[in-house]
Amino acid sequence: MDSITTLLRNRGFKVTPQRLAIYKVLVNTRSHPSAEMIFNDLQPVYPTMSLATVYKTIEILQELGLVQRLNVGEDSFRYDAIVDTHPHIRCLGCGRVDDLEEVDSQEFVKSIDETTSYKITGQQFYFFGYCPVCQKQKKHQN
Amino acid sequence: MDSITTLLRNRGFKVTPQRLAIYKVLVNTRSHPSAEMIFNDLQPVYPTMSLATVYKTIEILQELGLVQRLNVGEDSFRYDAIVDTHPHIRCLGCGRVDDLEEVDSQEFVKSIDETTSYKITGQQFYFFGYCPVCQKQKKHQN
DNA sequence: CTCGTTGCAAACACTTTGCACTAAT
DNA sequence: ATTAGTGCAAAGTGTTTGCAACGAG
Repeated sequence: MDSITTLLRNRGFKVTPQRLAIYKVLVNTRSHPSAEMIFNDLQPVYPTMSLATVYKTIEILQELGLVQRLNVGEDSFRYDAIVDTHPHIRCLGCGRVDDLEEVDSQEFVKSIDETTSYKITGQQFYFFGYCPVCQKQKKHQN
Repeated sequence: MDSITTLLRNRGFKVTPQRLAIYKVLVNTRSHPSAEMIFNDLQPVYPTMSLATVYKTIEILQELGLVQRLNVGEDSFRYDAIVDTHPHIRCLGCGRVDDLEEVDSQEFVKSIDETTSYKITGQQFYFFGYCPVCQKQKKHQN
């Protein structure tokens, strides 16, 4: 199996508790945390861990193809352990970022691929709106 | 007509040569420049203009709905005077950013809108790949 | 003349880097 | 024992802000 442990070792990276912990946070959440959110999550368990370690680890995880980086229009990046390309949506009320996995974007990608002179290698789809909770709280302007 | 001059005045903003020049740069290009690119463009004509003015002006232009801000996965934002939402593609070889206007994304947006519990207010589609020039120059890894 | 704007520099926020100490192999 | 990684602080980027001098209305 290709566990994170094996993947790290195969590439000459050492397996440290910090790296495992950071990856675990990403695997166990759907909240698409930023580096700082991961850092805060781990504060209770790894009080001495630094933000720099989070950034350095995330970079390795991206290299290994275990994590993808999202740019949801905020000042900071967010990270997702689901590396398959799928659309994301950010709530303009509370800032939460959700997956939009149900939808098939293949046809859309295909139509782009057929009309552009570019050779397409990847894509990111970002939606913006208001989540159910914020809709009720009228945090949105109708 | 709703020229930039009128729009500025209507909202109590003053019409300055800097503001007109910055907007003109955006209207006359398809390169989706960053703030710094705009700044560099204007250096010969407005040698004393500061980057801060570019940023402040762009913010106003966004408020007026004359410009949209793009987040193409770089460290800096890019700006587009075509405010209608359309997909963009960035060349991973040379960094150029192009429009993908030919394609209709309505159906894709509609299918998302029908499956999500969010109230969607906007979206951004970003593609990545290699432009014709970089494909020839083999700047891409096959 | 008045009040918003410019341009400079300083402040900011997020991310990256340098380096001595520590820990994985 | 070796060599890479951690954690701290400092440096880097792009962007924003404060403020005195300036210019549009």
